[in-house]
This record gives sequence, C-alpha cells and structure tokens, in this order.
Amino acid sequence: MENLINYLLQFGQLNQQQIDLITSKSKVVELKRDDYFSEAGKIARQVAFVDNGILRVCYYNNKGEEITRYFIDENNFAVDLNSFTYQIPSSEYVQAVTDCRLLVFSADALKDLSNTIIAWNGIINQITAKSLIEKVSRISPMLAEDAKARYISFLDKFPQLANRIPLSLLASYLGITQSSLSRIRKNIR
Amino acid sequence: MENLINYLLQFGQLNQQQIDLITSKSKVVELKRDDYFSEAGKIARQVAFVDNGILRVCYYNNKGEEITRYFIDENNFAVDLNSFTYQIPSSEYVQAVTDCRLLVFSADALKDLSNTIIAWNGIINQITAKSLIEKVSRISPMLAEDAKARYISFLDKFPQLANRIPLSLLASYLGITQSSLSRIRKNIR
DNA sequence: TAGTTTTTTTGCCATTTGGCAAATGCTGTC
DNA sequence: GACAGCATTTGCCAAATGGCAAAAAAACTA
Repeated sequence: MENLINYLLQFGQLNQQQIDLITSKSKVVELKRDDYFSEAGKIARQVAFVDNGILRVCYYNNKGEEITRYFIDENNFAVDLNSFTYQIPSSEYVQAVTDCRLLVFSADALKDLSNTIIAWNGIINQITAKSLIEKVSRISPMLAEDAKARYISFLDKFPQLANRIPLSLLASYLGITQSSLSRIRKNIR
Repeated sequence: MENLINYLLQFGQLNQQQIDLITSKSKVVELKRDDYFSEAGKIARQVAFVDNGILRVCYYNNKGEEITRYFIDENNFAVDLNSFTYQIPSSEYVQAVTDCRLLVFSADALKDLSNTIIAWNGIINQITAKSLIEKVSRISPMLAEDAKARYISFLDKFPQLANRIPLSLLASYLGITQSSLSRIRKNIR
C-alpha cells in the first residue's frame, strides 16, 4: 500500500483522509505465476497497481503466435485503457509472469475517488500520459535496433528484470525467436 | 479551421462562442517541406494541429543515423509532450515531410482556453490519451513482424500516405534500409 | 530540351535471424 | 538418486536483411 501512496504522491497532494479513502477502495489480489489478471475478449473492469511481481501484456497475432507487448513491473499500473475507458472487449491478455501482489480498483471505486478527491482526475491523467509516453519511448527505438542491441538496451534499462523473466517471453517481447535470443546471450558473455 | 473544430467536437461539446475563442487563439503556420516545426535541444512551447500535410517526428540515434519515430498527418496534433509538459529540452525534431498548413497554439493560448472553457481539459486529456494509445498500438505490433509485413501493414493502415512519403523516410520509420524497402516493394508488385 | 540533382532500384556479398529438431540443463517430485 | 516435465542451448541450413557502390529513374532547373 505504501508503494502505491508514494507513487500517487509524485503526481499531486493527498491528505491523510484521502489516503485512507484510497486505501479502503483498493483490494489486494494475489496472482500465481501464469494466472491472468484480464483476458482478451472480455471487457476490462479493473485497474491493477503492481505492488510486487511482474505482469505482462500479450496477444496472439494472426499466425497464432503469442506476442508479449510489454512487461509491467513493480510500481506501475496495468489496464487495457481502450477496453476500460470505452467498455469494449479487450484485445489483450494481462498475465502474471511471476507470482504477483496487486492492488486492484474497480471502475466504481475509481469513480468514487474521482468524485471525492479533487486532485484525483489530475493525478490519473498525469499517470496515464506518463505511462503511455514511457511505452512509446521504450518501444519506438527498438525498431531501429537489431536484436542484439535491443537485448542490450533491455538489460540496460531493466537489469533486474532479465533474470526474472523466462527467456521465451523476453524473446517474444524483443521480437525474436528464443533460439536467437539464446545465441545473442552466448555471444555477449 | 473547420477540421480542427470537427476534431475537437468528437471529444466534447463546444458552443459557438467557445469555438470562436479557440479560433482566435490559434495561429496559422505554413511550413515548406523539410522545414522544422520544433527541434531537439529546444523546449517545446507550441502545439500544432495538422490541417494539411504530413509531419514526421525524428531523432538521431547514437550511431548518428536519423530515425523517423512516426508520421503525423491531417487531423492530428503534434507536440513533444515530455518537453511541452515539463518544459525540458526536446529529444526529437518535428519536421515537415510535405508542405504543411498547421494551426498552432502557444502554451499561453492553451492556458487561456483551459481557464475559460470548462470542457477544455477533459477534451485535451482525451485527445492526449487517444493519440498515445494509437501510437503504442501502431508501433507495438511492428516489432513482431518482419519488414515485409510491416510495410504491408503500413500500406493497409495508411494507404494514402505511402506515396506522399519519400522512401528513405518510410524505410527509417519501418526500421529497415531503403534498399531493403525498395526490394520489398518490387517483391510485392 | 539538355543538364543537374535527387530519389529509387539493383547487384554482389557478408551478416543476421529464422525454422526445426535434437541435445543439454534445470527443477521439482517421489 | 531416478524420473518427468519444462527451459535453454546448439547444430544445420534456409531466408531475410544490411552495407556499399553503381545504375537507372524521376524530379527539378535553366
């Protein structure tokens, strides 16, 4: 809970009463590795803050291959914004890469917070923009890099993640096969 | 101007008086091909709505190669959000790919609109989120595709853009060399 | 139109990555 | 420790892409 509050406080002021309200509206959810937080085809009705563990967002392309779009680690929110905002079926899965501890907010809870806490919408909009900007600026340079450079950049930005994520998932995130990633690893050592 | 108003009306209601105010706060800027709207190293102080033409956002990677991050065509806003929001130097260039007609808002103008038009912030936040989500969902699948598939997807989504954009820029957007793109084109014909 | 410049296509060969299957390594269970 | 099940590495070869330079095509200018 502390993690979440500290995270929120980066984006705006909250008094103790507001913090308590936020706390009371959240629900702790524990996921085992490979469990799904949300699934493609269903409408996203919850938002999760990752207190502990790693999630990934993935989907199946038209060849039936499973593609990892990105990872979400500690102190980040997970939600399919398109699905949640417009209440349309999601096109992606959110799945636990490791055992996870999530703080989950329902749409109703968020609405309550929005109606009660003056600064709430501002905070949420900032977080939304920031996390989307991060996604863009993380993915975008990858296109211009070859596989080795992408892997090195990943190691560089998320040194602590590489060993917590199975090679097959990391490969699908980097857009290469797991054999290739294995060779790249060997090559780097 | 009509384009802009219609675009804004998608995201919220505006009365005639508000529309006039918005109009009065915007400034028409004409760019010639290759002109810059904003430059890396400088702080973004303006937001542009592309009324006509195509912009691109680009930067130089550590090998000195010029990389096109994305294109912005008619009826979309262009701004380096990070730079504009936090008033920090931009890391990218915004450049005209074709001659362009832009509607430009200064930070002050936007502040005035925000203070005067109740719905303004809500509209802007929606536009921000939507355009970022679009960027992510456009770029993200590209990583999992090979060059040919990326080009075909591009043609598919922006059939009218491909012939207006020089091959070298399109190649740098797709993350391949221009020779490769040229070969892929031949291969498809 | 001829000449000039820019853009796009090609050829040739090196390097990277993929596809597939087998081998190896690792982890947990009995 | 032996086994089963999963994850990772490796070998082999094919396909995709890059690098570089020259040729061809297209766009622009005088």
